[in-house]
Amino acid sequence: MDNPDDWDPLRHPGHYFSRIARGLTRVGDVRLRNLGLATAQLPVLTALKDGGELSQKELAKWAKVEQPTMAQMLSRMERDGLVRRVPDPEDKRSHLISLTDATVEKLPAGRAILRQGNSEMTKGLTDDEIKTLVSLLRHVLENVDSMEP
Amino acid sequence: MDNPDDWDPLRHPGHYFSRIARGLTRVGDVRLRNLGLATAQLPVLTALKDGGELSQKELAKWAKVEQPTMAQMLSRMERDGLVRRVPDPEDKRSHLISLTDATVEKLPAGRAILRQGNSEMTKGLTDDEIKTLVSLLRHVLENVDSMEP
DNA sequence: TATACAAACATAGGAACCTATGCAATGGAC
DNA sequence: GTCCATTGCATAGGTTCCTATGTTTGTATA
Repeated sequence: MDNPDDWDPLRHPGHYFSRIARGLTRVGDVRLRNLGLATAQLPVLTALKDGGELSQKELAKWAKVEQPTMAQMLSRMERDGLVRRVPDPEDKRSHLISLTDATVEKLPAGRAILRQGNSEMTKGLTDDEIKTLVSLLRHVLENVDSMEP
Repeated sequence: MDNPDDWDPLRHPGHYFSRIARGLTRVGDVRLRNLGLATAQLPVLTALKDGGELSQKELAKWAKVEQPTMAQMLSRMERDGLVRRVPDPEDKRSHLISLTDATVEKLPAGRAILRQGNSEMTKGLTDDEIKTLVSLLRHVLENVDSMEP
């Protein structure tokens, strides 16, 4: 009930997740900065990479962030010329978001940076270990998503 | 070189880490809120739980965050009565930070919440799988920490 | 049709992270 | 002892996340 190990961060997977995520974001953001991109924008780029037009709501759902978070990010991306927002002809409350041509041109370079980071992150792990890791991560994510506050 | 899977978030462990970390933070913060604690404060609580007094610099290093991040968090924690800062008699630039009695009294309840979250997070995994996961996470963290921007 | 509910977005406010930079105390070189 | 680089913090500015709440448009119901 009061095991001292409870407070040992090394026994808390949560601590690892937080530190790995922060580290990846920090390194990724620096590497993407020259391109004018950021790691938090990757889900948006992914969703729109083939010329698609999605609403803010759809993008928030895809990226698994709350609506105000996506609203702010799209504002910044629009300010920086990364995306375009045109009124949705079928719903005056909504806008359709798409990538600008300049952004599409940046995608290949972004791809290379991502691939590089991905391989550095799993350096020293066998293909089987990586598969195991992804499978365990998937399981944990499912548990986390089903956790009630 | 331009494999479309490069943009598939399901193939990017980084995406899992980010989503798991965010999910754990969100749920953990809600559950700790009644106690007046937050997940980001856990490393500080851990470091000082036995009555220790550490400097801001030492706490930042322990929590693996930058110095300004720790400065801000300690300000909030002091504002909320969680920690105390007394001048370091041996270095007038520095203060020694310690937990208040009120905070120490909250620790057992915090422990219970942590243990509960930890078990929910790994629900459905065997002890061996959890051990494997932690070992892989440790490996990835090491890689991430050694990544150059 | 009028009213009420729901949906899409905007805005406010705050926490936690970062980099860049400034300031004051310290401590070593001379 | 004086000078100067280093160290410990503080502050500024910005991004990404959250919750809570308001506004406008769309939809369905009485």
